[in-house]
Amino acid sequence: MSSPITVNVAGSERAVDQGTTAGDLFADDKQVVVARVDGELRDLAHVLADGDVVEPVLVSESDGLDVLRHSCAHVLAQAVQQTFPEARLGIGPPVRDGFYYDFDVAEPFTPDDLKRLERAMQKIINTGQTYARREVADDAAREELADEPYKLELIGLKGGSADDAAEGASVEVGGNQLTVYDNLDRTGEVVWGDLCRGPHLPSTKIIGNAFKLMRSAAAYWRGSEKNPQLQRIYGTAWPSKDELKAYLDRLAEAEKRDHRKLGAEMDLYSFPEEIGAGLPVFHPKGAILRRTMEDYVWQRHVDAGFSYVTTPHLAKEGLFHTSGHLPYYAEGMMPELDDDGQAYRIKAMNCPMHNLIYRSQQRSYRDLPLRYFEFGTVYRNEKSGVLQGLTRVRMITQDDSHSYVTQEQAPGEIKHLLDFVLGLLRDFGLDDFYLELSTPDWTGDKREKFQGTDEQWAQGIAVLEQVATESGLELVPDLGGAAFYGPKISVQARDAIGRTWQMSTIQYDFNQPEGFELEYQAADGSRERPVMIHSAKFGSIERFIGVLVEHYAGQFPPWLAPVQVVGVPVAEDFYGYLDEVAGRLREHGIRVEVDHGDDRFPKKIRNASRSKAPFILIAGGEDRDAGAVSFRFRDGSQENAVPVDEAVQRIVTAVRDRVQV
RNA sequence: GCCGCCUUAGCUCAGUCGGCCAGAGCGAUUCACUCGUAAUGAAUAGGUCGGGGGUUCGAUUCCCCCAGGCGGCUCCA
Repeated sequence: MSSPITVNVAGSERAVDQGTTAGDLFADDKQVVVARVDGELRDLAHVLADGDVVEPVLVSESDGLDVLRHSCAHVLAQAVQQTFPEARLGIGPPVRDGFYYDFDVAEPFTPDDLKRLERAMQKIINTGQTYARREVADDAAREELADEPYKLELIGLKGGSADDAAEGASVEVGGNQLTVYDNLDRTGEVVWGDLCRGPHLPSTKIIGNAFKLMRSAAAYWRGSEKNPQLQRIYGTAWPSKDELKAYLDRLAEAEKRDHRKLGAEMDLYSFPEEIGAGLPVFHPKGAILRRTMEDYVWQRHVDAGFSYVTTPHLAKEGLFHTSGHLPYYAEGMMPELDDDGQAYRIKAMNCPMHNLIYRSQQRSYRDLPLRYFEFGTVYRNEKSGVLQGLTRVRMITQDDSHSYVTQEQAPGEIKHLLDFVLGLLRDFGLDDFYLELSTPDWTGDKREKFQGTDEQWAQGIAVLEQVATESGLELVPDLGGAAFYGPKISVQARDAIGRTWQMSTIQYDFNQPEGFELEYQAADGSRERPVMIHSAKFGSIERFIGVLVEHYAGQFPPWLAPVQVVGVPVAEDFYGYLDEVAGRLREHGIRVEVDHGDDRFPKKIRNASRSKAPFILIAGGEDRDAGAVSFRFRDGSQENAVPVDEAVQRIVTAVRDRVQV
């Protein structure tokens, strides 16, 4: 008889027999898939020691979902090696909403392969394999994994920070003790094993049928393009079939909102192949949307103390040497244009031009803060594989501003900018934000990318961090994301279906003022160097339009809608009457179209509804006799016999107040 | 830039295991219908099957190159 030990379970002391496992404590709750023992995630088979603090981890919580997905990745790997015995294993971590596993195989996986693998996985899951943890010495592991070159490489890297080895590698070889997880069938026989840190589900049964393989794609081993490409299979797994279905529904909803699709349907913009990849044209309806946005943003900038400027699209190459952009980012810029031996570049950024405006006259401390902004269209030579709709293009129109301030003014200016951009984003219907603080990564050979002294960087980061913290918004670090000339804050906005988009950036720059020898005369007569603060509010107008299309699913609030009112006469007799109403609206600047086509009335209603216009105005005999119109709204509801004066007023007010309807 | 998949009418997509005039729906045009809240009917037009090269008696179909798109990786001042 063993003597009892005492463990702390979810806050209360309990005496249990020696040899008790974490799973024994929570045996009656099927939702518990692993345990947290003294803060570390452990298998339910983990044997407890005297004094352990044990908490249950549910499959529905973040850690539990990760374990579920990671265990599912193991099932995938087992299925792959079963189906393709030559496949060598990479890594297989959980990721947002799912997992992946990388394999070295001779032939890339086909969609049919994925179906076969899914069936093989289901078989494995149904047999209810268990995951058995086994500690192995390094040498023993090397022997056991002699046929797994990638695993061997990871073993060699263990001990240091495994996340340096590859993102996700820590699930394989975190910590100092190597472990292998053996999959056992019902009889206890080992059917498969994988080097893995764990922990895992007690049984594959828990995965059930709530998983799905999503796609396969190539991925560089350990994330470096210098390494060979492995074939990555992405999958998803959920605690229940219902949750899997809900996830797939979310993906379908996102696909319905895809701005590439809606943009074509709504005739907003296109990407003619003849112009070139990543170069959009805006059709009349897209252009009016864009112009409405720009007009509003222009006015807000002026109200907030910015001075509007414009600058050319080309400059002699020397300018970008002065700014420091060349040669560091020559690859990201379009190749040089030769004009009789004089090299020109299409600009990839506006700041050098603004610096020249600053430098056009002697500046005084009394002039500061000096704020320039423009809608500056820049061109970037993006690698061909990265372009994507409007969110990643070669033509980027930035609502770009540069504030020139004294060092002392910098915190106040950054706060001013942050308040300004958040207010602007809210006006466009985005109101759920968090911030990212991008700092340089000094490790390896990256130090030289970031120009300036350690003191300058430290100061810039401190100022940004202080303002970001004071904003009260969540602040996420982004190591290595800084520009070469300084650190930045970026505003991440969540859209209507919970996706986040990087929007505004605010960058602290001490380099370019030096490069351009910018100065101002201080009160004591000395010459001082200003700090410049870059800020793009939408990042890129093109991209922001794409984000708004998806956020609103094309159903823009009236002030932004390309067509704000569609008039639908009940019959030809009422064309004239409805045209008069439309005329009244146009006098107020309302964008209105009346359907004069020869479709029948229900068809016109259908077309008007599908156009996503915020207001449909209908007029027939009853309306005309009463001097009224009828509204039909996006949700299909209607309101009849609204006097024309009132109808006009309602529409004008909705547009003016920028409300959604 | 790398890997895989894709490109047929304005749009969405059939189709051809290499062979007679390449199809449908929507959209467009024309005619008839003039209708009270999501599809009236009929007719007509519209395609060098993304571009170039090759194999073949014959290529939209097979092969190669290029462009563009999609999904990832890498990158993102």
